Amino acid sequence: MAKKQKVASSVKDESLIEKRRKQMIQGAVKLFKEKGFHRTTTREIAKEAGFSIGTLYEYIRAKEDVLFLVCDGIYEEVQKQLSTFIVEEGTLEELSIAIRRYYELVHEMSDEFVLMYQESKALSKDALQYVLKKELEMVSLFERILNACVKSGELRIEEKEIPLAAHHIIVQGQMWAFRRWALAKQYSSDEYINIQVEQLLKGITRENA
Amino acid sequence: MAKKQKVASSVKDESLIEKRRKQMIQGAVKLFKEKGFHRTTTREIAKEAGFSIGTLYEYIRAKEDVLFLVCDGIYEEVQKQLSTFIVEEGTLEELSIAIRRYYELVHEMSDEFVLMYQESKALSKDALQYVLKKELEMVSLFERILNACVKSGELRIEEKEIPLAAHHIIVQGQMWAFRRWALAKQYSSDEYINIQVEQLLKGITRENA
Amino acid sequence: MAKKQKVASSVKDESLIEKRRKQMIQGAVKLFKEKGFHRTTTREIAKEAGFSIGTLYEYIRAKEDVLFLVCDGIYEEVQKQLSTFIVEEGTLEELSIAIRRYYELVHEMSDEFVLMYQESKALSKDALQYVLKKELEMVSLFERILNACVKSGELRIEEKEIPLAAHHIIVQGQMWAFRRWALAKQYSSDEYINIQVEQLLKGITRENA
Amino acid sequence: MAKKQKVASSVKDESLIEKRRKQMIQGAVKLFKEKGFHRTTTREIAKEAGFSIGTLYEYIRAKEDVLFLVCDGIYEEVQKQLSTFIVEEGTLEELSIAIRRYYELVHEMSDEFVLMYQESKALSKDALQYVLKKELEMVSLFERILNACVKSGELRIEEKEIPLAAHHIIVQGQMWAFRRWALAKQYSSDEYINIQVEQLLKGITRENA
DNA sequence: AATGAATGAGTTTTCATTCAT
DNA sequence: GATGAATGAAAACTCATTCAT
Repeated sequence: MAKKQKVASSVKDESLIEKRRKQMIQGAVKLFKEKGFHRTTTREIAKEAGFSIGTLYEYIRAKEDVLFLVCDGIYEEVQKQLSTFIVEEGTLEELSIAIRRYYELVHEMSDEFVLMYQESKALSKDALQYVLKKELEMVSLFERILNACVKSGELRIEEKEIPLAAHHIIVQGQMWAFRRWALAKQYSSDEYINIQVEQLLKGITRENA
Repeated sequence: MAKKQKVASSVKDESLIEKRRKQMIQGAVKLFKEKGFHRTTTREIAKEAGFSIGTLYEYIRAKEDVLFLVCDGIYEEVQKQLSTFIVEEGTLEELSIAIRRYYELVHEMSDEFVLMYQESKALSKDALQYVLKKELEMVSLFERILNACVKSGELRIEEKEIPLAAHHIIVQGQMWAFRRWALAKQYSSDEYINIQVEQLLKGITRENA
Repeated sequence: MAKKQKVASSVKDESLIEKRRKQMIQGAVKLFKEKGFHRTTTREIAKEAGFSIGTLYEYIRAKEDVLFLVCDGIYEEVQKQLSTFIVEEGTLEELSIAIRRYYELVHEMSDEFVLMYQESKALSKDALQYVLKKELEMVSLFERILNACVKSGELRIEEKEIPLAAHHIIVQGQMWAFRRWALAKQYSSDEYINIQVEQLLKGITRENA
Repeated sequence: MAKKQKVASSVKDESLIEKRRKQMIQGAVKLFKEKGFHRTTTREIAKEAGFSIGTLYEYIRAKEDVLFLVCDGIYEEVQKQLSTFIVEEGTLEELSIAIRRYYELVHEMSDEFVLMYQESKALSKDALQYVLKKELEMVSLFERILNACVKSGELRIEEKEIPLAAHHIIVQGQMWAFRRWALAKQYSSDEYINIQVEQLLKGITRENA
C-alpha cells in the first residue's frame, strides 16, 4: 500500500523518504516555533534535522514544502489520535470523549496549532487549499458525531445549526492554544478542558428542554 | 495634549508624523493583507504610502515598526468605535449592543484582524507585549460590562467565570474573521452575528434560572 | 530625446543608467572573453565594473540582461561606425569601402563577435529574437548597397542573389574572427582584408561580363 | 586494433565503454541542442542515456568529458562520411562531390555543428586544442584535393591561395548551419547547396582564364 | 524634510562529484 | 559494474538600511 507523496522528492526509496521527512519535520517544528517560518533558514532546518543542505533538497523542492509537510503532519497526527475514539454511534458519551480528546490534543500540540495558523499564509495557493480542506475535515468529523446524536435521539438541534456547533467545538478548543498566555493565569489545562467540555455540552443539549 | 509616540522618528513636527504614519499604515495594511509582512518590502510600503524609501525611514526606525503601528492602529480603531456605546451601566441591553458592535467591527476589519494574528510573531518582544496588553484590554472591557451586569442583578454568573465568558465573547467574534472562508458558505455576516449574539446571551443568562 | 531602455532598471536617473551600464558592459566583455558567460559570476561583473553586487542589480533584473546589453552594445557600435560611410549612392567604391570597414570592425572587435555568437544561446527567446533582428539589419545594410549598385548600373546581378551575396559579405568578414587562430598563421589582418575584399568584388562583378 | 581512449574510464571492458559512450553521446547531443551544455545537468545526461549518475561517472571523469566526446564524435562522423568519396585523384568532379557531400553533412548535422561551435569554449585547453586540430584536418582535406587538382592541371590557382580557398569552402558550408534561421526563408537546403557549390567552383576556376 | 542610489550580508537553490552498498 | 543517496561549495538574487545631496 504505497503512500502517495504530496511533495516531490528526487529520492526513490519511499521508506527513506519517510524517515528523512520525519527528521525534517521534527527539526522544522522546533525552529518554526522559536523564530517562525520566515526567520528560519533552510540551512538551519537541514542542520537541525541532522543532514546537509544538499540532502534537504533531495527530499523537498522548495522551502515552502517543509511548511506544508509540517501542516500535513499535524493534521495526520490529530486524525490518527481522534480516529481511535470515534465510531459515530451517536451517544453524548462519544461526543464528550471526542471533544475532550480534541482539546487534549490542542493542549499537547499547542505550539504546532499556533504555528500552523500563523504561517499557513506562506503556503502556495494549492497547498493552502489542501490545508483548509483538512481543517474542514476536522469540522466534518464533529458534524458527523452531532448528526449521529441527532439520529439516535440523544440530541435535538436543528440541522442548520450543526455546522456552526461543530465550528464552535473546534474554535473553543483552539482558543486554549491561542490564548494560553492569558488563560493559563487563571486555569490549568485540565480545568479549562473540564469547564469547556461541560459548558459546550450544556449549550448544545440545552435546546433539548 | 501631545501624543506620546511609541515609535521613534527623526522628524520633529508631530502633526506631520501623524499624517505620514496614517499614509504608511494605510498602504502597509493593504500590502500586508495581500502578501503578508515578510513578503512585503519597505520599498513597496513607501511607494504605496506615496513617498520615498528615504522618507519612510524618517518616520520609523525599522521595518518592524510599521507592523507595530499597524497593530496599534487596529486596536485604536476598535477601542474608539466601541467606547461610544459603553457606559458600564450594567444592562443586558448594553452587553448585547457591545457584543454586536464588536462582531460588526470584526466583520468590517476581518483582514486586519487576521493580519494581526498572523504577523504579530514578527514583532519584537516588547512590541508583542504591548499588543497583548491591548488584547487584554479588550477582554477587560467585556469583563467590566459583565461585572456591571452582575452588580446590577441582570446577570447571575460566578465571578470566576467572568474572564472566560469575556474570552468567549471575543473569540466567537474573531471566529468570523478566521473562518469566514468556511462559514460564509452557510451564513451571511448578519445572520452569523444574530445567531452568535443570541446564543451567547442565552448561554450566559442560562445560569440565571 | 529620451532613449528607450530595453532593460528595466530601478534607478531613475537615465544618464546615470547609461554611465553605469557602460561600466558594466566594459567589465562584462572583458570577463566573458576570458571565461565565457556561464563561468563568469555576477559578483565578478560587479567588481570589475567597480561597484557592489547590490548596485549591479539596480541596473539590471537578471544576469542575462548583462549579456543582452553586451550584444546590443556591439551592434550599436558597428552600426554607428558603418553609418558614417554609407549613403547608398550606388557606386562600387562605396560598396568596397563598406565591406572594408566592416571587415576592419570585425578585426577590431574580434572577441566581441565570437563572444556574441557563442553565448547568444543563453539569451531568452525574446532577447535572442532582438539580436537576430539586429543581425538581419546588418545583412539588409549590405543588401541596400548592392541594390543601389544594381540600380545605378554599376552591378548586374539578379535580384534573387542579392540576399545571399549580402550574407557572403558578412560571413566572410566574421570568418576572420572565428578562424583567426588558423588564418593568422598565414595572413596578417590587412592582407586578409585586402584579399577578401578584392575576391568578393571580383566574384560579385564577374557576372557583369 | 584496440582504440586508444581519449577519455579515461574506470571500466575495463572496451566494448562496453564504446557502447555506453554511444548512449551517452546520443543523449547528450539531444540535450545540448535543446538547452546548451551549461544548462544540461549530468543527471539529465545519465537519465537520457538510460543509466544512473553513478554509471555515467564510471565512463567519464568530469562533465566536460561528455562535451569532448560529443565534439569528437561529430568529427569522426564527418570524416567517416567524407572519406568514402575522396581519393585525391585531382579532378574537378571529385572536388565538386566532396564539397557537395560536406554541405549535405552540414545540413544533416546542423544542430551538431552549431552546438560544437557554441560550446567548445567550455572545453579545457587541451581538449580545445584537440578539437581545433580536428577542424584543421577538415581544412587540410580540402587543401589536399585542391592541391591534387592543381597538380593534375585541372585548376590553376596560386599555392598561397589554397588554404584560404579551403577555409572558404568550409565556412560557406557551415554558413547554412549558422544562418539557416535567415537563409531558409529564401532557399531550400538543396537550392542553397546547388548555388553555393556552383558559385564556389566558378570562383575557384575563374582564375584559370 | 525629502530623495533615491549604494551597499553587502544573507537567503534559497543547484548540481558536479563521491562512495558505500 | 551499477546504483543513487549524500555532500557542500558556489551561484543568483533580494532587500533593509544608510547617507550624501
